[in-house]
Amino acid sequence: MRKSKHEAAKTRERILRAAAAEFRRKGIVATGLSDLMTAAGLTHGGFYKHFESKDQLVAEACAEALESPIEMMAAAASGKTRGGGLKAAAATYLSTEHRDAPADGCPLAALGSEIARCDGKTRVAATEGFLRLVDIIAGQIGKAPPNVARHQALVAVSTMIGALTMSRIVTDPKLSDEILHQAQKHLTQG
Amino acid sequence: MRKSKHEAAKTRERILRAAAAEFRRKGIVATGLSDLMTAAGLTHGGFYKHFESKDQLVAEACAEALESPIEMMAAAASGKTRGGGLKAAAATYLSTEHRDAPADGCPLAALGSEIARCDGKTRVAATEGFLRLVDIIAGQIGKAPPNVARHQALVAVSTMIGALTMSRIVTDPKLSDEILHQAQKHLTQG
DNA sequence: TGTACATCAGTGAACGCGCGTTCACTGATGTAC
DNA sequence: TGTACATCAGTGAACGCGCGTTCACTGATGTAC
Repeated sequence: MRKSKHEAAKTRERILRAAAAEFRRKGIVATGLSDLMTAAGLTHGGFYKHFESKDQLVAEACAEALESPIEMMAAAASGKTRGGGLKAAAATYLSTEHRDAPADGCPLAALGSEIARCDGKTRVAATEGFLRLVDIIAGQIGKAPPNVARHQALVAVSTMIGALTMSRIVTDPKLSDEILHQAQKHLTQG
Repeated sequence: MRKSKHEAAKTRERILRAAAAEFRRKGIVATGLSDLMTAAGLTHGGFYKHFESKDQLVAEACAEALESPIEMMAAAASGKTRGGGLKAAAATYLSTEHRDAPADGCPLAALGSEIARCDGKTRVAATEGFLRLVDIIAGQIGKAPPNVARHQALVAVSTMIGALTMSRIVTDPKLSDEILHQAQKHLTQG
């Protein structure tokens, strides 16, 4: 049954991707390793050939998942004038599409309160991803010295995460849209 | 073993309070009913004499927990001039004390991403609490027509929730303080 | 290059454990006469 | 007001289930000669 190194590496990647999606969809604690391995096309016993523990998988899946908003924001901002870049990034992050597809979106919004209770490795990964998002936004704030731009970006990213989270909690669809729209407007004009 | 109606009502209240604290401390999914009942000084079998299911308890505990930030913000804002009220409310919500005591703080920050996956009752409770927070903040924004103030408050509360959540995720204590401080500064001047 | 052997990816059963929920039971409380 | 009985808060054992983790095993892959 042994697989080639290349096959094994692809398997590991498949588990990681399944985890990154399932955690964001159902939550970290609520997602079992068995379901994850089935989603990756394997039986659950093989998990420990690739990862030391669930905690280690969580940390790596968190890092993997953070690539999604980073790519999303970087792509939206690229090739825009500075003000336009911030506007485009906010519009993408705060879109109804992002809200309605948590499994492919930002883990800080989909898993924020759970990540706060995770072990150090996961929180380090989340911190690094957050700082990369902050850097992308800071780079789009032209009219300010770099450390002021960084401070503004710290708040802007926090606003996006809070607004997206609340837009998913709220039961009134009109209110949900309103939260996203007003946050976007605020970030664009601020 | 039967207890008087008054005793039974006090027991129910004890379970609810234990749940509101433990959920915020450990997360909803990660908190078992057994631990909760023990924390309330009972054996786990009696739970269903007071609540229909864990889901129902979650909804009621969420509503109960929301009283904490509502009271916190209302108290901070009361008796202040309008600008001062917003400043005081933001300073309290975004304090290191609030960050370091999630079990007594805002459930939207402590449980946000989990609440987004809860059933309708819980999300309705969260929505109502959120709107009460928005109203308190909107009442502190003087220099704008009511619906503009409400829009600004929607964003302000989202910013507070996002910033508090991120301040708990981040592993660098300096960065954590910085997030709280910059968000507070932003809300105060904005 | 071909052969012998060690490695190890993946399987599937099993570990102990805690989960949410149910249930028969106890005995004090509340009610009806 | 006093007595007889129904109610029901709380107990503690048990339900089936899924959890994270371990393990003996299989057999193709990788390695050493």
